[in-house]
Amino acid sequence: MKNYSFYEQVFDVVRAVPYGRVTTYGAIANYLGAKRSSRLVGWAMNISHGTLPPVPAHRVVNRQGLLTGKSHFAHPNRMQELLESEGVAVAGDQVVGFNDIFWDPSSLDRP
DNA sequence: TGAATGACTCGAT
DNA sequence: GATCGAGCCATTC
Repeated sequence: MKNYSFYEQVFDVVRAVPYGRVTTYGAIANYLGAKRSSRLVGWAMNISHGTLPPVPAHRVVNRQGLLTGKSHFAHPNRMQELLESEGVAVAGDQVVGFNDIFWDPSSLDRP
């Protein structure tokens, strides 16, 4: 059983993202010790739809702050709606002040 | 078992 | 400074 597979770790990190903050795939992968595995993080989000508790994938953006995964939401605009609902300004498909609201999982106390 | 996939990142031109 | 291509890793069929 691999219930706590690499994906579970990604979900846990994404769910740890504070309200009104965003993180990047690379930051999560780096926190897990595989900065090169940024693609795995994206794939983890792909299966996170039926995962509980829900994973705030809308808080995960690419290194440029672009909502690359918005197309995978129920509705492409849903990701922006959720971000704006949390006070995160989004211009076009990019997070405004991304560098300011960027949250690094390394900030957490690692066991 | 081997090959394929992917919501990214980095380096080079 | 911007654009293009290749690489990387873990999971799944």
